[in-house]
Amino acid sequence: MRRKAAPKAVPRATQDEARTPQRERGKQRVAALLDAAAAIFAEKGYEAATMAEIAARAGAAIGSLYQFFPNKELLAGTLRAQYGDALYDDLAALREKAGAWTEEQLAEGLLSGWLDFLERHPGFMALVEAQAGLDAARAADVRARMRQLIAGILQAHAPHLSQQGAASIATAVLQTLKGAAALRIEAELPERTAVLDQLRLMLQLYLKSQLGGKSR
Amino acid sequence: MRRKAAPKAVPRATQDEARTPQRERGKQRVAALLDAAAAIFAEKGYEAATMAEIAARAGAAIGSLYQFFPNKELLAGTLRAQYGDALYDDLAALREKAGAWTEEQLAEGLLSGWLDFLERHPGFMALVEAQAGLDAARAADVRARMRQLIAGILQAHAPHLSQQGAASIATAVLQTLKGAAALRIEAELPERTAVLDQLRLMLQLYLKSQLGGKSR
DNA sequence: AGAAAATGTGAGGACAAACTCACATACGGC
DNA sequence: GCCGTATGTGAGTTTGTCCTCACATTTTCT
Repeated sequence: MRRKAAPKAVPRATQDEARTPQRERGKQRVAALLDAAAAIFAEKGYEAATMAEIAARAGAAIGSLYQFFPNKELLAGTLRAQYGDALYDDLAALREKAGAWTEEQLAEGLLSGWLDFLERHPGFMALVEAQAGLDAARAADVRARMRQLIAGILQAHAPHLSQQGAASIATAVLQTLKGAAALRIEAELPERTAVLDQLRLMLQLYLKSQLGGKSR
Repeated sequence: MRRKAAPKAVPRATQDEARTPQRERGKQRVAALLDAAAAIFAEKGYEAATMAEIAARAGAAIGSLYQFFPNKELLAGTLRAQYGDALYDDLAALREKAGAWTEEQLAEGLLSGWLDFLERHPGFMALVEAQAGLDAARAADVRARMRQLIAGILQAHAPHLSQQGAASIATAVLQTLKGAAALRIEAELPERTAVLDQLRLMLQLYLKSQLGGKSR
């Protein structure tokens, strides 16, 4: 299935797939590149981030970046995949505990878990909010998957919920989380903690009203 | 104060100011250009919108666009100024009524007023969320002004609120409104109305808890 | 040591988007 | 009708960004 290698075979990323590094140095480079990409995406957004700046921030030449990631979209795609896995793990863990929690604890768990996730994965919001090009579709995918995960958590907490109901509530919860994420960027308000307290309260009241009221 | 005009004076937009049309035809053209710009900004976001596409949508040549708007940022700036005025009017009207309203009515008024505003001003969200370049600063300005207007409404409704408190609550309310705005784009969920109901409920519960409890 | 494979490099090609300009047309006042 | 001003036009310039490529360097294996 593989053509004979040309006399001087040159390893290169294929057009539609990121090349996986073979040696240790390569792995470190890829990690550095992904970190740099996440940082720049977070600072400027997907569109305004440039491949040259990402390479520079990682201390690599532009050619090295393209050695592993054949194009900008696949670089973003790799990050998105990583983020997706990490997010799934975090939310699956929440789901386990959700059944035994009160609504207050659920609100607190969702919010603090979310903020912690964003701390560890800076580029996430930028990649989820891409508005143009093929990336818009991928971003919509991620959002839809997130909705489903949250709906799952809600149903773990309140099994009597219908699919429809869980989906609607999940979307509302998601918008609140997105609001909390926006606070991280919109100026370093000295009041950020105060506003976060407000959002937490809002979530608590809402979840209590929509999921709670049950005894036990 | 004005230099003598060159033999063949050519009217042209200055580098840092939009040119105001003199004739009727010019006014219509400018209106068409702004409408087109708002539509394209709304569809693709500020960065991905191109001047050529905006001109084409307005049925004008690219040169005509630059006749009135010397650069992309000033085109966006003109829209932002229009939107700012309109928003101020809307919110000032709300502020008048807020004193006599219940928290439920206030939540409903804010939400429906906001959605109505977005309907009439499609490009608004795109211009408020600009992340890169000089536009990021302008966008932050608009957001800050919005916070203050909403804080004013809250204080009109609940005069006992401190400046700090009103500001925090206003920010939280604003994030909820932004969530409602995001729903307008993120796919045409058949459940959009259901989710809107959820957001409305969330706002009501929250405002009731933070502003209400008072008799009268 | 020597060869082969993996990784590293940065000038330059290709292309898209912002913006310019020399000239054409429409409109209003005389 | 005639002139001056406002408006209209689109090919071409400039600029910035994605991406390529021919070649250099490092690492692994024998």
